[in-house]
Amino acid sequence: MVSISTKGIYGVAAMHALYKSPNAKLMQIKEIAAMTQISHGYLEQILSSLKKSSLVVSIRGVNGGYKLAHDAHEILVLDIVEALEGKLFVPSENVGASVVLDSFWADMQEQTRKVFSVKLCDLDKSYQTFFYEI
Amino acid sequence: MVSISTKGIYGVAAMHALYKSPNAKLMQIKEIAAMTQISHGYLEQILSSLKKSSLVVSIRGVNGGYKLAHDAHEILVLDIVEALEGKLFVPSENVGASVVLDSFWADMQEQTRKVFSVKLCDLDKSYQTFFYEI
DNA sequence: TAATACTATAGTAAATTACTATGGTTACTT
DNA sequence: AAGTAACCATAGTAATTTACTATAGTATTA
Repeated sequence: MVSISTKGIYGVAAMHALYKSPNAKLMQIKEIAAMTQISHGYLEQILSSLKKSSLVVSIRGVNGGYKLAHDAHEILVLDIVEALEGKLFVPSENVGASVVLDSFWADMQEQTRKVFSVKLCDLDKSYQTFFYEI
Repeated sequence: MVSISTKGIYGVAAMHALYKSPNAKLMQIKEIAAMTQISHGYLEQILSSLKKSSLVVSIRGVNGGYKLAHDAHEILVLDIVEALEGKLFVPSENVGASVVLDSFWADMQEQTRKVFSVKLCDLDKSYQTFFYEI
């Protein structure tokens, strides 16, 4: 089954929570955890990966927490997912020996990555669309 | 890591071989296996699944083999992949509780499935494009 | 300096993947 | 009518991945 793992979904949920934080206020892990229903420990790991990829910044100590490292219009869902799961949709090497199929899969990969190139600030829009179109 | 499994890639390769068979001649498993480098036993399983999904038809006995069940312009890569791996990119249920994110992922799924809705007869075109555009 | 935050690493049960192996059953050809 | 070569079905398995939990820190600040 082709699917994105929960880790990527969690990551997007966490980033979305940070994006929605009023006045871009720092959010503590336990706040994000409560909001997203992700366990504290697992969320720690996820945020750590996101930090390594420079998607969030953290501040230590009492009243510390996390916030987005960049503006939400500079962050793509693709960045978040790839920070947590590696490059999206890598076609396996050495499968078959057809140049035609190789280009085909490379093309699919590129297009799939385009689909995931949604800006964090536009993430709510599919809900809006969904809402108004019916 | 998000990726399509080799099973789906093999399935597309096998279907492509059948599509390319001169005069839509029946192809035996061992011919397809030789062409695609897939092991005989595994290919049997894959073709069996494709048959169950009515993507190929088989003829038994000496000089038997497989051929496409429909015209190549009626078969989508999505059909092949989903026959072998289940529905593409199912967003996990119960992850988070946000209606906004639910619609977002549903939207992503729909768009990803669109990317994979390439007709078998158009599969070579990405190679052409690739070739001419450079 | 105590408390609360972040950091790092190890471990693990369950599920999935990518097959191989085995033993059929069917049907065409001679 | 019989042998051969094809298809069909199911079971098993090693390796990998997933989705966490657990543990033991280190850093910062009220």
